[in-house]
Amino acid sequence: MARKSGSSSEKTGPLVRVAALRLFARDGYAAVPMRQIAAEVGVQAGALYRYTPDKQSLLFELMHFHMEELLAAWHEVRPDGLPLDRLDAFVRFHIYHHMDRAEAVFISYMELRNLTPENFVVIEGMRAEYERVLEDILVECGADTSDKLTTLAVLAMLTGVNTWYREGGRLKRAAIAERYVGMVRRLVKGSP
Amino acid sequence: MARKSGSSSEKTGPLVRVAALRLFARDGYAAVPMRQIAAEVGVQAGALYRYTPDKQSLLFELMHFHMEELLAAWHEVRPDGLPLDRLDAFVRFHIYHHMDRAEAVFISYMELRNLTPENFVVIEGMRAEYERVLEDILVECGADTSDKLTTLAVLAMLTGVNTWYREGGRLKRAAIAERYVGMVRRLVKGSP
DNA sequence: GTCTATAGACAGATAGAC
DNA sequence: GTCTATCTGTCTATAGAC
Repeated sequence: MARKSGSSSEKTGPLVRVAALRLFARDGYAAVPMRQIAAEVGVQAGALYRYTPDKQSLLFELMHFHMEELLAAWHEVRPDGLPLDRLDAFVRFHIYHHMDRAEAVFISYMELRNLTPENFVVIEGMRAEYERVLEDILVECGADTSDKLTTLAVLAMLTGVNTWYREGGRLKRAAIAERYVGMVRRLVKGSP
Repeated sequence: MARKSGSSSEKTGPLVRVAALRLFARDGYAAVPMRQIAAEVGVQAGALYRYTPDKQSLLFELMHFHMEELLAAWHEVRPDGLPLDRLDAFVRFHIYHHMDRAEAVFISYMELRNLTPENFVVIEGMRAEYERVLEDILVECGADTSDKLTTLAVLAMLTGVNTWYREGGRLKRAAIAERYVGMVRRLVKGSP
């Protein structure tokens, strides 16, 4: 604890990212001025550039962190057992993980086109890696994986939860997850 | 045909909408300057304001036209027959209709937050009307419609096609549609 | 009906004081 | 580490010539 305690440098950085996450999700990257992020944090616009080289880097950092966290969280959970049980586990994992990160999820697929080409390929690669997690499970379940169609259909269905789910709604998290488990099971079964 | 033939006023208006549709879909509403739309059409920026009062109206008009066309097209097709056959027909209708209008579909759910509040409620109402089309069919199919969850899951799955489908791809349109018909049938059956 | 020119607001990013 | 001040560029929208 040799650090000076009066400094707020270790607080402002994270606050900038939290504010940017919230505002980018609500209004869209292109529509949010740096000045607005600064106001949310409680500093002037110039101060932001101590914590990010530019606006683009701020967006990329948010998306990159989200994808890394997603892949790491799955790696942690990675279930054993029968293929169909692992499919159930994936559905629950995906839904819970995304429910807890509505803003980051929203940004990560709405703001893809606002990434520079170099940043885009990085995020797109991580997205493909996550898709393959599900695809591998579907293969072992004996689903039709002659193409990526089943994988993409299931992922679109699951991620769609984010467009309407709000905390404190009528349906409990677990009830929603179990309904999706059932739908995905039926969708996959007998498909080949 | 008493009109003067030298006038291009009947051409430029549609060209503006076509250009805006293309550019909004590719780069996002907030990221596209009016000057760029003008350049695409082949006129100067000031000339655009003969065809739209402002940029917001241009976005609203595109989305409103898309939703009206969607509802009108379904009204035209509205199939008879057994509930499950009508479900199949809805799946085919949705997929074909959306494949033919990738840009308008993309805009209509990506740019919702760039509408003014008054314009938003209009589009949101039309979207709800379309959702009810599917919900009514699902009710008659005996699916679990105690909540909107099945409806939203199916719609998310179907609309997700637009994120990866490109004309001239490996899979033919009909092959894709029939695969989705199968998935939706299985997903729905035995769910209550 | 389209042009040029511009008003007026606001953007991202930087410099230098404290 | 944050401030104020500002550079430089771009934006939407309008005015008036042709």
